[in-house]
Amino acid sequence: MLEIQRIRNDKNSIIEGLKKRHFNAESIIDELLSIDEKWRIYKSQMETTASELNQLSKEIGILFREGKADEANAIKGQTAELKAREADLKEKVEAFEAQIQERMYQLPNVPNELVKAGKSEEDNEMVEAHGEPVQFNFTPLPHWELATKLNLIDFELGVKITGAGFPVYIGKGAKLQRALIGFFLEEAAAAGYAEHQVPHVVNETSGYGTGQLPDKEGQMYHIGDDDLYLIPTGEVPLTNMYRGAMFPDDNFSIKLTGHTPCFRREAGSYGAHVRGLNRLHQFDKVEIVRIEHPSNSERALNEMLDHVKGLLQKLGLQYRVLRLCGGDTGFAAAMTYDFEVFSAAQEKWLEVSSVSRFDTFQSTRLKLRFKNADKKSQLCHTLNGSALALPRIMAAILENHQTEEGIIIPNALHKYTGFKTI
RNA sequence: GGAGAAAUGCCAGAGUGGUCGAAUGGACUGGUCUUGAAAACCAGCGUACCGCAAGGUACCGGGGGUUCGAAUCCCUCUUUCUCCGCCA
Repeated sequence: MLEIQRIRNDKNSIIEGLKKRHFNAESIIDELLSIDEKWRIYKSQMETTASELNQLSKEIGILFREGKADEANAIKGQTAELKAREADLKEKVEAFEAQIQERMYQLPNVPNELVKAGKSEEDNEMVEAHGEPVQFNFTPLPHWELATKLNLIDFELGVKITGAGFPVYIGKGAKLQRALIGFFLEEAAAAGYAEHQVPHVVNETSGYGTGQLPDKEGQMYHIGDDDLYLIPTGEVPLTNMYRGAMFPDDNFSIKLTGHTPCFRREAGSYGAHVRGLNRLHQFDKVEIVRIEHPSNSERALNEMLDHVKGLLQKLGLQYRVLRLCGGDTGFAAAMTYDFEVFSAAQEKWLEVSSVSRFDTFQSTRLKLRFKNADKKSQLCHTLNGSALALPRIMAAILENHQTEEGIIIPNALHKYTGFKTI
Protein backbone atom coordinates (compact mmCIF):
# COMPACT_ATOMS: atom_id res chain seq x y z
CA MET A 1 0.00 0.00 0.00
CA LEU A 2 1.25 3.47 -0.81
CA GLU A 3 1.45 6.05 1.94
CA ILE A 4 -1.49 8.44 1.93
CA GLN A 5 0.90 11.23 2.80
CA ARG A 6 2.84 10.55 -0.36
CA ILE A 7 -0.30 10.57 -2.47
CA ARG A 8 -1.30 13.92 -1.01
CA ASN A 9 2.11 15.48 -1.58
CA ASP A 10 3.36 13.76 -4.67
CA LYS A 11 0.33 12.90 -6.72
CA ASN A 12 1.80 13.72 -10.11
CA SER A 13 4.97 11.70 -9.79
CA ILE A 14 2.92 8.70 -8.65
CA ILE A 15 0.62 9.00 -11.64
CA GLU A 16 3.63 9.34 -13.93
CA GLY A 17 5.39 6.39 -12.31
CA LEU A 18 2.37 4.15 -12.60
CA LYS A 19 2.13 4.88 -16.31
CA LYS A 20 5.18 2.66 -16.66
CA ARG A 21 2.87 -0.15 -15.64
CA HIS A 22 0.27 1.04 -18.11
CA PHE A 23 -1.81 1.72 -15.05
CA ASN A 24 -3.86 4.85 -15.26
CA ALA A 25 -4.08 6.05 -11.69
CA GLU A 26 -5.36 9.52 -12.33
CA SER A 27 -9.05 8.96 -11.68
CA ILE A 28 -8.46 6.73 -8.66
CA ILE A 29 -6.11 9.25 -7.12
CA ASP A 30 -8.38 12.19 -7.83
CA GLU A 31 -11.27 10.39 -6.20
CA LEU A 32 -9.05 9.37 -3.37
CA LEU A 33 -7.90 12.89 -2.67
CA SER A 34 -11.38 14.32 -2.86
CA ILE A 35 -12.70 11.70 -0.43
CA ASP A 36 -9.68 12.26 1.74
CA GLU A 37 -10.45 15.94 1.92
CA LYS A 38 -14.03 15.29 2.95
CA TRP A 39 -12.85 12.69 5.40
CA ARG A 40 -10.61 15.21 7.12
CA ILE A 41 -13.38 17.76 7.40
CA TYR A 42 -15.89 15.30 8.83
CA LYS A 43 -13.33 13.70 11.05
CA SER A 44 -12.40 17.03 12.51
CA GLN A 45 -16.07 17.82 13.15
CA MET A 46 -16.57 14.44 14.75
CA GLU A 47 -13.64 14.97 17.05
CA THR A 48 -14.80 18.42 18.04
CA THR A 49 -18.18 16.95 18.94
CA ALA A 50 -16.51 14.19 20.90
CA SER A 51 -14.49 16.80 22.70
CA GLU A 52 -17.58 18.74 23.72
CA LEU A 53 -19.22 15.54 24.87
CA ASN A 54 -16.21 14.59 26.91
CA GLN A 55 -16.21 18.01 28.49
CA LEU A 56 -19.85 17.74 29.50
CA SER A 57 -19.37 14.28 30.94
CA LYS A 58 -16.54 15.57 33.01
CA GLU A 59 -18.67 18.40 34.34
CA ILE A 60 -21.45 16.00 35.21
CA GLY A 61 -19.00 13.90 37.13
CA ILE A 62 -17.79 16.88 39.11
CA LEU A 63 -21.34 18.05 39.86
CA PHE A 64 -22.36 14.61 41.11
CA ARG A 65 -19.37 14.51 43.38
CA GLU A 66 -20.29 17.88 44.75
CA GLY A 67 -23.79 16.62 45.36
CA LYS A 68 -25.40 18.89 42.81
CA ALA A 69 -27.50 16.20 41.21
CA ASP A 70 -30.10 18.57 39.82
CA GLU A 71 -27.56 20.59 37.87
CA ALA A 72 -25.95 17.39 36.64
CA ASN A 73 -29.22 16.01 35.38
CA ALA A 74 -29.90 19.28 33.61
CA ILE A 75 -26.66 18.97 31.67
CA LYS A 76 -27.44 15.36 30.82
CA GLY A 77 -30.24 16.62 28.64
CA GLN A 78 -27.78 18.51 26.50
CA THR A 79 -25.77 15.44 25.63
CA ALA A 80 -28.42 13.67 23.59
CA GLU A 81 -28.17 15.97 20.63
CA LEU A 82 -24.38 15.89 20.68
CA LYS A 83 -24.42 12.13 20.84
CA ALA A 84 -26.70 11.89 17.86
CA ARG A 85 -24.50 14.27 15.92
CA GLU A 86 -21.40 12.33 16.79
CA ALA A 87 -22.98 9.06 15.72
CA ASP A 88 -24.03 10.58 12.45
CA LEU A 89 -20.58 11.99 11.77
CA LYS A 90 -18.95 8.75 12.76
CA GLU A 91 -20.99 6.86 10.24
CA LYS A 92 -19.92 9.24 7.49
CA VAL A 93 -16.29 9.16 8.54
CA GLU A 94 -16.25 5.39 8.52
CA ALA A 95 -17.87 5.30 5.11
CA PHE A 96 -15.19 7.63 3.77
CA GLU A 97 -12.48 5.52 5.33
CA ALA A 98 -13.81 2.43 3.63
CA GLN A 99 -13.89 4.25 0.30
CA ILE A 100 -10.35 5.47 0.80
CA GLN A 101 -9.08 2.06 1.71
CA GLU A 102 -10.79 0.44 -1.24
CA ARG A 103 -8.92 2.79 -3.56
CA MET A 104 -5.65 2.50 -1.70
CA TYR A 105 -5.74 -1.24 -2.24
CA GLN A 106 -6.16 -0.72 -5.96
CA LEU A 107 -2.95 1.24 -6.38
CA PRO A 108 0.13 -0.82 -7.18
CA ASN A 109 3.61 0.17 -6.09
CA VAL A 110 5.34 2.93 -8.03
CA PRO A 111 8.16 1.48 -10.12
CA ASN A 112 11.74 2.41 -9.35
CA GLU A 113 13.32 4.96 -11.66
CA LEU A 114 15.41 2.25 -13.31
CA VAL A 115 12.31 0.36 -14.37
CA LYS A 116 11.29 0.93 -17.96
CA ALA A 117 7.77 1.32 -19.18
CA GLY A 118 6.30 -1.76 -20.75
CA LYS A 119 3.30 -3.99 -20.99
CA SER A 120 4.49 -7.55 -20.77
CA GLU A 121 7.52 -9.79 -20.57
CA GLU A 122 8.37 -8.77 -24.11
CA ASP A 123 9.52 -5.43 -22.74
CA ASN A 124 11.78 -6.74 -19.98
CA GLU A 125 15.41 -5.63 -20.17
CA MET A 126 18.21 -8.10 -20.06
CA VAL A 127 20.82 -6.62 -17.77
CA GLU A 128 23.29 -9.46 -17.52
CA ALA A 129 24.06 -12.84 -19.02
CA HIS A 130 26.38 -15.47 -17.71
CA GLY A 131 27.71 -18.51 -19.53
CA GLU A 132 26.79 -20.09 -22.82
CA PRO A 133 23.85 -22.36 -23.54
CA VAL A 134 24.84 -26.00 -23.24
CA GLN A 135 25.60 -27.70 -26.55
CA PHE A 136 24.48 -31.30 -26.94
CA ASN A 137 25.70 -33.77 -29.51
CA PHE A 138 22.50 -35.71 -28.99
CA THR A 139 18.89 -34.68 -28.66
CA PRO A 140 18.42 -33.60 -25.05
CA LEU A 141 15.31 -34.78 -23.29
CA PRO A 142 12.95 -32.51 -21.38
CA HIS A 143 12.99 -33.07 -17.64
CA TRP A 144 9.63 -34.80 -17.49
CA GLU A 145 10.94 -37.51 -19.75
CA LEU A 146 14.21 -37.74 -17.83
CA ALA A 147 12.35 -37.84 -14.53
CA THR A 148 10.16 -40.66 -15.70
CA LYS A 149 12.95 -42.56 -17.38
CA LEU A 150 15.20 -42.36 -14.32
CA ASN A 151 12.29 -42.81 -11.91
CA LEU A 152 12.91 -39.51 -10.10
CA ILE A 153 9.45 -38.01 -10.13
CA ASP A 154 6.04 -39.60 -10.47
CA PHE A 155 3.47 -37.13 -11.66
CA GLU A 156 0.70 -39.71 -11.98
CA LEU A 157 1.10 -40.79 -8.40
CA GLY A 158 0.62 -37.20 -7.32
CA VAL A 159 -2.56 -37.02 -9.37
CA LYS A 160 -3.79 -40.13 -7.64
CA ILE A 161 -3.14 -38.80 -4.14
CA THR A 162 -4.07 -35.17 -4.67
CA GLY A 163 -4.39 -33.92 -8.22
CA ALA A 164 -2.38 -32.43 -11.04
CA GLY A 165 0.48 -30.23 -9.98
CA PHE A 166 1.42 -32.23 -6.89
CA PRO A 167 4.30 -34.46 -7.96
CA VAL A 168 5.84 -37.23 -5.92
CA TYR A 169 9.65 -37.20 -5.83
CA ILE A 170 11.23 -40.59 -5.58
CA GLY A 171 14.62 -42.00 -4.62
CA LYS A 172 17.43 -39.93 -6.05
CA GLY A 173 14.88 -37.39 -7.18
CA ALA A 174 13.75 -36.87 -3.61
CA LYS A 175 17.30 -36.81 -2.40
CA LEU A 176 18.40 -34.31 -5.01
CA GLN A 177 15.56 -32.12 -3.89
CA ARG A 178 16.63 -32.42 -0.27
CA ALA A 179 20.25 -31.78 -1.25
CA LEU A 180 19.31 -28.59 -3.03
CA ILE A 181 17.39 -27.39 0.00
CA GLY A 182 20.36 -28.10 2.24
CA PHE A 183 22.73 -26.39 -0.16
CA PHE A 184 20.56 -23.29 -0.48
CA LEU A 185 20.09 -22.99 3.27
CA GLU A 186 23.80 -23.37 3.97
CA GLU A 187 24.66 -20.78 1.36
CA ALA A 188 22.10 -18.38 2.79
CA ALA A 189 23.45 -18.95 6.30
CA ALA A 190 26.98 -18.26 5.04
CA ALA A 191 25.70 -14.99 3.58
CA GLY A 192 24.34 -13.98 6.97
CA TYR A 193 20.67 -14.93 6.64
CA ALA A 194 19.20 -16.33 9.84
CA GLU A 195 17.44 -19.63 9.21
CA HIS A 196 13.88 -20.04 10.40
CA GLN A 197 11.34 -22.81 10.28
CA VAL A 198 8.01 -21.10 9.99
CA PRO A 199 4.36 -22.12 9.81
CA HIS A 200 3.14 -23.08 6.37
CA VAL A 201 -0.33 -21.81 7.14
CA VAL A 202 -1.06 -18.18 7.95
CA ASN A 203 -3.94 -16.08 9.16
CA GLU A 204 -5.73 -13.39 7.23
CA THR A 205 -3.81 -10.53 8.83
CA SER A 206 -0.54 -11.96 7.61
CA GLY A 207 -1.96 -12.28 4.13
CA TYR A 208 -2.79 -8.59 4.14
CA GLY A 209 0.57 -7.71 5.65
CA THR A 210 2.62 -8.82 2.70
CA GLY A 211 -0.01 -7.91 0.14
CA GLN A 212 -1.28 -11.32 -1.00
CA LEU A 213 -4.65 -10.15 0.24
CA PRO A 214 -6.80 -8.78 -1.10
CA ASP A 215 -5.08 -8.78 -4.52
CA LYS A 216 -4.49 -12.51 -4.83
CA GLU A 217 -7.32 -13.88 -2.78
CA GLY A 218 -8.18 -16.56 -5.30
CA GLN A 219 -4.60 -17.69 -5.73
CA MET A 220 -4.18 -18.99 -2.23
CA TYR A 221 -5.59 -22.16 -0.79
CA HIS A 222 -7.99 -21.23 1.96
CA ILE A 223 -8.91 -23.43 4.89
CA GLY A 224 -12.47 -22.42 5.57
CA ASP A 225 -13.01 -24.12 8.93
CA ASP A 226 -10.17 -22.21 10.52
CA ASP A 227 -10.01 -19.24 8.17
CA LEU A 228 -6.34 -19.80 7.40
CA TYR A 229 -4.36 -19.72 4.19
CA LEU A 230 -1.68 -22.06 2.86
CA ILE A 231 1.35 -19.94 2.16
CA PRO A 232 2.06 -19.17 -1.50
CA THR A 233 5.66 -18.30 -0.53
CA GLY A 234 7.86 -18.26 2.55
CA GLU A 235 7.90 -14.50 2.24
CA VAL A 236 4.56 -14.35 3.99
CA PRO A 237 5.48 -15.93 7.34
CA LEU A 238 9.07 -14.69 7.28
CA THR A 239 8.17 -11.06 6.70
CA ASN A 240 5.15 -11.15 8.99
CA MET A 241 7.33 -12.17 11.91
CA TYR A 242 8.23 -8.51 12.02
CA ARG A 243 4.75 -7.15 11.56
CA GLY A 244 4.24 -4.21 13.92
CA ALA A 245 7.91 -4.05 14.85
CA MET A 246 9.53 -0.78 15.81
CA PHE A 247 13.31 -0.73 15.73
CA PRO A 248 14.60 1.64 18.41
CA ASP A 249 17.10 3.37 16.12
CA ASP A 250 18.18 3.43 12.48
CA ASN A 251 20.88 0.85 13.02
CA PHE A 252 19.19 -2.37 11.97
CA SER A 253 19.39 -4.89 9.18
CA ILE A 254 17.33 -8.04 9.25
CA LYS A 255 18.28 -10.96 7.03
CA LEU A 256 16.03 -14.00 7.13
CA THR A 257 15.86 -17.25 5.30
CA GLY A 258 13.72 -20.33 5.45
CA HIS A 259 12.71 -23.37 3.50
CA THR A 260 9.00 -23.82 3.00
CA PRO A 261 6.63 -25.48 0.63
CA CYS A 262 4.65 -23.01 -1.44
CA PHE A 263 1.04 -23.58 -2.41
CA ARG A 264 -0.51 -21.89 -5.39
CA ARG A 265 -3.87 -22.52 -6.92
CA GLU A 266 -2.74 -21.00 -10.22
CA ALA A 267 -6.36 -20.35 -10.98
CA GLY A 268 -6.77 -19.08 -14.49
CA SER A 269 -3.30 -20.08 -15.69
CA TYR A 270 -2.89 -21.52 -19.14
CA GLY A 271 -2.33 -25.22 -19.37
CA ALA A 272 -0.17 -25.24 -22.47
CA HIS A 273 3.23 -24.61 -20.94
CA VAL A 274 2.74 -26.27 -17.63
CA ARG A 275 4.26 -29.64 -18.34
CA GLY A 276 6.40 -31.32 -15.79
CA LEU A 277 7.82 -29.10 -13.11
CA ASN A 278 7.27 -25.83 -14.88
CA ARG A 279 4.17 -24.93 -12.92
CA LEU A 280 3.00 -26.71 -9.81
CA HIS A 281 0.43 -26.26 -7.09
CA GLN A 282 2.96 -27.25 -4.47
CA PHE A 283 6.68 -26.74 -4.60
CA ASP A 284 9.55 -26.09 -2.25
CA LYS A 285 11.54 -22.93 -2.04
CA VAL A 286 14.26 -21.33 0.01
CA GLU A 287 13.39 -17.70 0.44
CA ILE A 288 15.56 -14.80 1.51
CA VAL A 289 13.96 -11.76 3.11
CA ARG A 290 15.48 -8.49 4.20
CA ILE A 291 14.21 -5.62 6.28
CA GLU A 292 16.36 -2.58 5.77
CA HIS A 293 16.79 1.11 6.33
CA PRO A 294 15.57 2.92 3.19
CA SER A 295 19.07 4.14 2.45
CA ASN A 296 20.32 0.56 2.47
CA SER A 297 17.66 -0.86 0.20
CA GLU A 298 19.60 -0.55 -3.02
CA ARG A 299 22.71 -2.16 -1.61
CA ALA A 300 20.65 -4.97 -0.12
CA LEU A 301 19.05 -5.66 -3.48
CA ASN A 302 22.44 -5.89 -5.13
CA GLU A 303 23.71 -8.23 -2.45
CA MET A 304 20.71 -10.46 -3.00
CA LEU A 305 21.29 -10.48 -6.74
CA ASP A 306 24.93 -11.44 -6.16
CA HIS A 307 23.82 -14.19 -3.82
CA VAL A 308 21.52 -15.72 -6.41
CA LYS A 309 24.16 -15.41 -9.10
CA GLY A 310 26.58 -17.26 -6.84
CA LEU A 311 24.10 -20.10 -6.38
CA LEU A 312 23.51 -20.52 -10.09
CA GLN A 313 27.22 -20.38 -10.82
CA LYS A 314 27.97 -23.03 -8.22
CA LEU A 315 25.33 -25.22 -9.82
CA GLY A 316 27.03 -24.74 -13.17
CA LEU A 317 23.98 -23.19 -14.74
CA GLN A 318 24.15 -20.54 -17.34
CA TYR A 319 21.65 -17.77 -16.79
CA ARG A 320 20.48 -14.33 -17.70
CA VAL A 321 19.13 -11.57 -15.48
CA LEU A 322 16.17 -9.48 -16.52
CA ARG A 323 14.93 -6.28 -15.02
CA LEU A 324 11.20 -6.48 -15.38
CA CYS A 325 9.40 -3.69 -17.14
CA GLY A 326 6.64 -1.79 -15.39
CA GLY A 327 3.84 -3.95 -16.69
CA ASP A 328 5.49 -7.21 -15.69
CA THR A 329 6.52 -6.09 -12.21
CA GLY A 330 4.34 -7.52 -9.47
CA PHE A 331 1.71 -5.39 -7.81
CA ALA A 332 3.65 -4.81 -4.59
CA ALA A 333 7.16 -4.53 -6.00
CA ALA A 334 8.99 -1.36 -6.92
CA MET A 335 11.55 -3.30 -8.93
CA THR A 336 12.04 -6.94 -9.75
CA TYR A 337 14.89 -8.89 -11.30
CA ASP A 338 14.16 -12.30 -12.73
CA PHE A 339 16.78 -14.97 -13.21
CA GLU A 340 16.25 -17.32 -16.11
CA VAL A 341 18.07 -20.45 -17.15
CA PHE A 342 17.89 -21.64 -20.72
CA SER A 343 16.66 -25.12 -21.30
CA ALA A 344 17.94 -26.52 -24.56
CA ALA A 345 15.61 -29.46 -24.23
CA GLN A 346 12.53 -27.29 -23.89
CA GLU A 347 14.05 -24.55 -26.05
CA LYS A 348 12.91 -21.91 -23.66
CA TRP A 349 14.03 -19.80 -20.73
CA LEU A 350 12.89 -20.97 -17.31
CA GLU A 351 12.38 -18.45 -14.57
CA VAL A 352 14.25 -19.76 -11.55
CA SER A 353 14.36 -16.79 -9.24
CA SER A 354 12.73 -13.46 -8.70
CA VAL A 355 14.29 -10.81 -6.48
CA SER A 356 12.33 -7.71 -5.57
CA ARG A 357 12.44 -4.58 -3.54
CA PHE A 358 9.16 -3.31 -2.14
CA ASP A 359 10.36 -0.08 -0.58
CA THR A 360 7.63 0.88 1.92
CA PHE A 361 4.76 -0.81 0.10
CA GLN A 362 4.67 -3.79 2.44
CA SER A 363 5.76 -1.96 5.55
CA THR A 364 2.80 0.42 5.41
CA ARG A 365 0.49 -2.53 5.86
CA LEU A 366 2.87 -4.32 8.19
CA LYS A 367 3.43 -1.22 10.32
CA LEU A 368 7.09 -2.08 10.26
CA ARG A 369 9.04 0.94 11.39
CA PHE A 370 12.13 2.35 13.02
CA LYS A 371 12.99 5.47 14.96
CA ASN A 372 15.06 7.76 12.80
CA ALA A 373 17.69 10.25 13.93
CA ASP A 374 14.95 12.76 14.76
CA LYS A 375 13.22 10.17 16.99
CA LYS A 376 10.36 10.03 14.51
CA SER A 377 8.98 6.71 13.40
CA GLN A 378 9.65 5.95 9.77
CA LEU A 379 8.78 2.98 7.57
CA CYS A 380 11.37 0.31 6.82
CA HIS A 381 12.02 -1.14 3.41
CA THR A 382 11.42 -4.80 2.69
CA LEU A 383 12.97 -7.01 0.02
CA ASN A 384 12.77 -10.65 -0.84
CA GLY A 385 13.90 -13.18 -3.34
CA SER A 386 13.90 -16.86 -4.16
CA ALA A 387 17.20 -18.48 -3.42
CA LEU A 388 16.03 -20.64 -4.95
CA ALA A 389 12.79 -22.28 -6.05
CA LEU A 390 13.26 -26.01 -6.33
CA PRO A 391 11.31 -27.44 -9.25
CA ARG A 392 12.68 -25.33 -12.04
CA ILE A 393 16.20 -25.62 -10.71
CA MET A 394 15.67 -29.34 -10.59
CA ALA A 395 14.41 -29.20 -14.16
CA ALA A 396 17.37 -27.07 -15.22
CA ILE A 397 19.88 -29.42 -13.61
CA LEU A 398 18.32 -32.50 -15.14
CA GLU A 399 18.06 -30.97 -18.57
CA ASN A 400 21.32 -29.05 -18.77
CA HIS A 401 23.54 -31.54 -17.00
CA GLN A 402 22.28 -34.55 -18.90
CA THR A 403 24.67 -36.77 -20.80
CA GLU A 404 24.09 -39.98 -22.66
CA GLU A 405 25.39 -41.76 -19.57
CA GLY A 406 23.13 -39.94 -17.11
CA ILE A 407 22.81 -36.76 -15.15
CA ILE A 408 25.98 -35.14 -13.81
CA ILE A 409 25.42 -33.67 -10.37
CA PRO A 410 27.25 -30.34 -9.84
CA ASN A 411 30.23 -30.56 -7.48
CA ALA A 412 28.73 -28.17 -5.01
CA LEU A 413 25.93 -30.65 -4.32
CA HIS A 414 28.01 -33.78 -3.83
CA LYS A 415 28.30 -33.44 -0.10
CA TYR A 416 24.54 -33.10 0.12
CA THR A 417 23.55 -35.82 -2.33
CA GLY A 418 26.15 -38.41 -1.59
CA PHE A 419 26.11 -39.37 -5.27
CA LYS A 420 27.68 -37.70 -8.31
CA THR A 421 25.51 -38.97 -11.11
CA ILE A 422 22.02 -40.20 -11.66
C1' G B 1 -12.95 -32.31 22.98
C1' G B 2 -14.46 -31.22 28.68
C1' A B 3 -13.65 -27.95 33.24
C1' G B 4 -11.51 -23.59 35.22
C1' A B 5 -8.43 -18.99 35.22
C1' A B 6 -6.54 -14.92 32.72
C1' A B 7 -5.44 -10.92 28.81
C1' U B 8 -3.40 -3.36 31.21
C1' G B 9 2.32 0.63 28.56
C1' C B 10 9.39 -2.18 26.80
C1' C B 11 8.89 -5.71 31.30
C1' A B 12 6.64 -6.67 36.08
C1' G B 13 2.30 -5.08 38.16
C1' A B 14 -1.87 -1.77 40.56
C1' G B 15 -6.44 -0.11 39.21
C1' U B 16 -14.23 -2.89 39.58
C1' G B 17 -18.21 3.36 36.80
C1' G B 18 -16.09 10.00 36.83
C1' U B 19 -9.91 15.05 36.66
C1' C B 20 -7.20 7.19 34.37
C1' G B 21 -3.51 7.67 28.98
C1' A B 22 -3.61 4.91 33.32
C1' A B 23 -0.26 4.25 40.32
C1' U B 24 4.27 1.85 41.69
C1' G B 25 8.85 -0.75 40.58
C1' G B 26 12.35 -2.16 36.89
C1' A B 27 14.47 -1.15 32.11
C1' C B 28 15.79 2.88 28.99
C1' U B 29 17.34 8.31 27.86
C1' G B 30 19.34 12.99 29.70
C1' G B 31 21.36 15.56 33.92
C1' U B 32 23.75 16.22 39.00
C1' C B 33 27.62 13.88 41.72
C1' U B 34 32.46 11.03 40.47
C1' U B 35 39.31 10.85 37.90
C1' G B 36 36.00 6.94 35.59
C1' A B 37 32.22 3.51 36.88
C1' A B 38 28.64 1.86 40.40
C1' A B 39 25.25 3.80 43.88
C1' A B 40 22.21 7.90 45.02
C1' C B 41 19.33 12.02 43.49
C1' C B 42 16.57 15.03 39.64
C1' A B 43 14.05 14.99 35.00
C1' G B 44 12.16 12.54 30.76
C1' C B 45 10.12 8.18 28.80
C1' G B 46 3.62 4.71 24.25
C1' U B 47 1.35 4.74 19.35
C1' A B 48 -1.66 6.67 15.53
C1' C B 49 -4.64 10.32 13.26
C1' C B 50 -6.45 15.62 12.42
C1' G B 51 -4.33 20.59 12.90
C1' C B 52 0.37 26.02 10.69
C1' A B 53 0.00 25.96 15.81
C1' A B 54 -2.44 25.91 20.37
C1' G B 55 -4.65 21.80 20.88
C1' G B 56 -7.97 17.79 19.93
C1' U B 57 -9.41 12.59 19.08
C1' A B 58 -8.66 7.36 19.49
C1' C B 59 -6.30 3.16 21.72
C1' C B 60 -5.97 -0.93 28.75
C1' G B 61 -6.58 -8.59 23.49
C1' G B 62 -10.60 -7.76 18.93
C1' G B 63 -15.76 -6.45 17.97
C1' G B 64 -20.49 -4.90 19.89
C1' G B 65 -23.71 -3.07 23.98
C1' U B 66 -25.36 -0.40 28.69
C1' U B 67 -24.33 4.78 30.57
C1' C B 68 -24.09 11.77 30.55
C1' G B 69 -19.40 9.03 31.43
C1' A B 70 -16.24 2.31 30.67
C1' A B 71 -9.58 -0.30 31.71
C1' U B 72 -13.64 -1.02 35.27
C1' C B 73 -20.55 -3.54 33.99
C1' C B 74 -22.97 -6.90 29.96
C1' C B 75 -22.61 -9.89 25.24
C1' U B 76 -19.41 -12.09 21.74
C1' C B 77 -14.94 -13.59 19.42
C1' U B 78 -9.73 -14.54 19.78
C1' U B 79 -5.51 -15.84 22.40
C1' U B 80 -2.75 -17.69 26.66
C1' C B 81 -2.30 -20.68 31.08
C1' U B 82 -3.82 -24.95 34.47
C1' C B 83 -6.26 -29.74 34.98
C1' C B 84 -8.71 -34.00 32.43
C1' G B 85 -9.24 -36.69 27.78
C1' C B 86 -6.98 -37.77 23.00
C1' C B 87 -2.43 -37.86 20.38
C1' A B 88 2.71 -37.05 17.11
